Amino acid sequence: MKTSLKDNLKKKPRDSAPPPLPVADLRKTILIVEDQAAIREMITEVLKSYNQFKIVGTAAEGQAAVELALRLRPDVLLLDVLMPGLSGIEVLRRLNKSIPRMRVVVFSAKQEPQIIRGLIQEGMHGFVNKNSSLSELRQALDKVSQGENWYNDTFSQTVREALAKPNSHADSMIELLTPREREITVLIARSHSSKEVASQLSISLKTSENHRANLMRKLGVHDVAGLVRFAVRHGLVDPSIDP
Amino acid sequence: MKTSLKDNLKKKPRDSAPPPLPVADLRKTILIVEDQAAIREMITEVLKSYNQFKIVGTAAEGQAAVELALRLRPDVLLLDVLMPGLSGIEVLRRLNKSIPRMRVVVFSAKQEPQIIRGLIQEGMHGFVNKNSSLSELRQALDKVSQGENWYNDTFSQTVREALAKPNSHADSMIELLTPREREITVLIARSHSSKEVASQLSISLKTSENHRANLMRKLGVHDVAGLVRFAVRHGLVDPSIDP
DNA sequence: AAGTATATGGGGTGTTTACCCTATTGACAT
DNA sequence: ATGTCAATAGGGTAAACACCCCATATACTT
Repeated sequence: MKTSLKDNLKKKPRDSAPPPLPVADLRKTILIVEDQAAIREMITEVLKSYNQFKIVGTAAEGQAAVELALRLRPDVLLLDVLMPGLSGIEVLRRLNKSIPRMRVVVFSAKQEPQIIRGLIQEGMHGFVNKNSSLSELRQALDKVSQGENWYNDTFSQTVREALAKPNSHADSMIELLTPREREITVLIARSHSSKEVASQLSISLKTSENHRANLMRKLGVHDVAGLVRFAVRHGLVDPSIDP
Repeated sequence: MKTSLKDNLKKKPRDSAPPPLPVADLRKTILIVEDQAAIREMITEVLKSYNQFKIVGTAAEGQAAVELALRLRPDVLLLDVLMPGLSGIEVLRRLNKSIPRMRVVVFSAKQEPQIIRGLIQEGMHGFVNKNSSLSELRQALDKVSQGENWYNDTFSQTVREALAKPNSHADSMIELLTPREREITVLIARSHSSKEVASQLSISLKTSENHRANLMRKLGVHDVAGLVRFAVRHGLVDPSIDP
């Protein structure tokens, strides 16, 4: 966690006329979460240039994102989905609407229907694909920060498809899991054995095995392969990031 | 120091004081190749703010990149690796030596030794991981455009490793597998046990197990979870279609 | 106060995996 | 003809997994 929250109240002369008085900064605050440093810094630069948000923090990874969000309570959360550690969707689950005022814009390279569905459920207000124009990102941040929702066209299409499907009851399964079980699901899908899970979470091997059995029963899967596919499908793990 | 470019980004009547004379633009020309539109536009914005390069073009995909490079003959090529269609390395292969003056900086999310090796062979002069700081990108562009080479630390490490290894298995790991092994990879990733694979392929359990062990050793994975992630990553199985 | 959900533990059992070893056959190449 | 590789098949072992049973403590709900 860098000290990226320096207040630049100094503000350049903007419109050259009014002398900058020590007036309250009325801009919305924003927390930027993106794992790739270069991309994160570019987002930061670009948003600075927009001069519409006060960037109160950046995070490179899910756990830090949760902590920063709880501490800084930003007006807007700009969130990547695929990250090492906690995924974007897990971040939202942890925050579980504990900051009702906070508006969430997801900025993602992928848009799988099931992930979208989960994101909506966890309180996402806007979605911008990394493949869409930068102006769309700006517009989304704009609208969402003002209380509207914003989804791009292909996304709406995806949403319609996702919501049209008569809840193939595989989609809702993830909600059957407790937070602990989701946590363990992620670890298993990242190749951790029951023993490793136990030691990482400081619980006994038997508890780890019990959680494992319970979550697999809830999800209706009977082996690791099925569990990994489920986890990928729901954005809990990113197969392109090998742990 | 790191925020020295903030004033440049947005609207600019250029330096406000000196009237812009029709003087030759001596800046190096650069062609930006990156598939994700938002990222591409952010790179463009940031490079504009550096005011060090004249951005002569952008491309979202390999084929267009080749054509633009041949037509515009830029001084510098900033190239993404992972793209739909032609990959970055394929772009360099097509261009091979036809623009000897052109300097190449690769900007990539991954740095697999095998890919690195190919890129060096095809005439890359600098490499910046998307995980490294934005200042590194700037520095790399700086150095490389001036005729030097530039690689970040972890990259040099990777390069040493890549070049240390005797040739042969250069291409993506999936090509290490025999057809039979790929077939079995798919079955395992679809939750079939060794026994099921054996009966489905009409081979003995032991042969099935042997294939399994061999392909896992070739791929460098040590459990089913890793294998499934690999299979998903390479499109061998679709996690959204549960078998 | 009683019920439910969650997280934490344990015992036991049969199956499967991961990895070590050897060996035979056919195909294709130098 | 002599290799190397792919595919086949087997022996053995320790660990991990999948699944069944059970108990306790805490917290939240009704």
